[in-house]
Amino acid sequence: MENSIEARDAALYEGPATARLENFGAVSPDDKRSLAELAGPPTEFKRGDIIRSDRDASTCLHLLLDGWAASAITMEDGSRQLTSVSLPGDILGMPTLAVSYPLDTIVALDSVRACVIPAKPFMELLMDRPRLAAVLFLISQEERMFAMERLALMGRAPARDRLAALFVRLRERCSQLSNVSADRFPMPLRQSDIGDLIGTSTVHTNRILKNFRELNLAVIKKRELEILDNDRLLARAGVSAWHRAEPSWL
Amino acid sequence: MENSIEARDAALYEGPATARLENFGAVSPDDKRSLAELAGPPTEFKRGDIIRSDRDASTCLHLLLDGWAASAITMEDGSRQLTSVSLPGDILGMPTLAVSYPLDTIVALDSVRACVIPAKPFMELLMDRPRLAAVLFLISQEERMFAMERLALMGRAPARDRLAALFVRLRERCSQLSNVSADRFPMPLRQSDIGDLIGTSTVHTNRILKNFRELNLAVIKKRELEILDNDRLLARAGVSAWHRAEPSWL
DNA sequence: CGGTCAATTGAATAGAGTCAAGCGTAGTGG
DNA sequence: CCACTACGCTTGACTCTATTCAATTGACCG
Repeated sequence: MENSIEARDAALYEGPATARLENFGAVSPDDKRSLAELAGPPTEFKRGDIIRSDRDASTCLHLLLDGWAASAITMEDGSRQLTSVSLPGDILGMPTLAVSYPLDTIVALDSVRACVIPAKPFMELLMDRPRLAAVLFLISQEERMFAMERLALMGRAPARDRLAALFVRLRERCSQLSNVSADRFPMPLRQSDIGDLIGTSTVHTNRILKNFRELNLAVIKKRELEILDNDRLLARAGVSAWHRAEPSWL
Repeated sequence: MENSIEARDAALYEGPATARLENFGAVSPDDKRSLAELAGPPTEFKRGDIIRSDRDASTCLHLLLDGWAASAITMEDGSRQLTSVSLPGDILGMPTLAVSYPLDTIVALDSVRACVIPAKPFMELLMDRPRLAAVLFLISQEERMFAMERLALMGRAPARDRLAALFVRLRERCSQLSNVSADRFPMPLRQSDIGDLIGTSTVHTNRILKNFRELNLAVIKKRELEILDNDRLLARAGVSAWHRAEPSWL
């Protein structure tokens, strides 16, 4: 037990779990520690494992320590839509706090390490620690803004533009958390996952990827995504580079 | 000036502006008053007016007192996607707090009354009043969950299912704020607006509406939407009735 | 060396978009 | 009271993006 608590704390203080919280401004070590004390021991998940099912009645959050996860909504016909991708440092399941039963299932897209954060103490912590609450509020708003952008693309842009936008945004997020080159990073998503994200069939995803390869825009090879021409991808997607607010009020 | 402040306060204490805040639990009159004191004088907007443009550099929020508004993202080709609809009591523009420039324009879908809430004092208020912060946090999560549902429908469901879902959700929201019959309520949206919401052309929206009329599912007439068969709409959309959390921690 | 999962390609089909024209109705002004 | 206008609704015909179904190839693993 001691062991896992130490491991957990180490992850929260040194690992990428911290970085995400600091996106909108410094967070006191005290705030980070109290969040760490809420978290349960790390659990391992394999690709495809369900981290939290949409049939789980009791609400709980997860802190993603390692690997990629996604929130998936399953339709009646069995197809699924991934509504967001989460990278290490993200807190999973916050939207579910607002509803009595989850609409989405949280799945591991990769080998994942995550720990549980129980909902009640989490909310109590927010009310205890205004600055941490403000930071998490802003992080939630950012994810909502991101969902709005995807919604707009889904409704108005053809599939290849949506894929271009996905690549651009993944590039931005990945470059924030690893010190590897921004233009080449691990890509655990299969073509079917990408299809579930951008709302197309696997077959069509494949054709777009082929097209991107031919146009020297981007290539996926050996579970790595290489961005060959970010500017042209931005132009194709019709989006701008993401600029986070630098709030004066924090 | 006295006059408008009184009008503003009245709206915040009696009107539907209060109701939305109380969705997840009681909010102290004190909390409501301090939010009221932040708000500027009410301003009138006509249908089509821009409440906050995506070119406005300075971030500010709005409190919607009357009428319907929407957040719209405009694409390069001039088409637009409405990412959310807001009803009286909603706070507009929160996601924009997280980015340095807005991605969306907030437009009036109807005759609208709204007042400005400056961003900095708003965030400071959140850090001052934990309970108000928690409530607004949950409201944001709910809107994000709602966006996720729409995203899933947009990616995986045909246009008629998306329209069915829109009608069902609008019905739920409208019945919360007026005491008129749940199955018949004002509908300021034009067919082009509905198309912008569900991501189809006006022409196709028209055909779906005709289909709904023939199947006795729902009818729009004289700026009113009448829901004829909510259960079949739910089934068609493949969604369940919305159940808000009843948090034990508030 | 089969077994499983992922990527790839072709052919037929359907959902939705675009273009273009016609219709209804409310409001305005003579 | 009628004519004119503006806006929104309705419908048809054609096109195209993306889907579905099906089959094949390739890669990795025990």
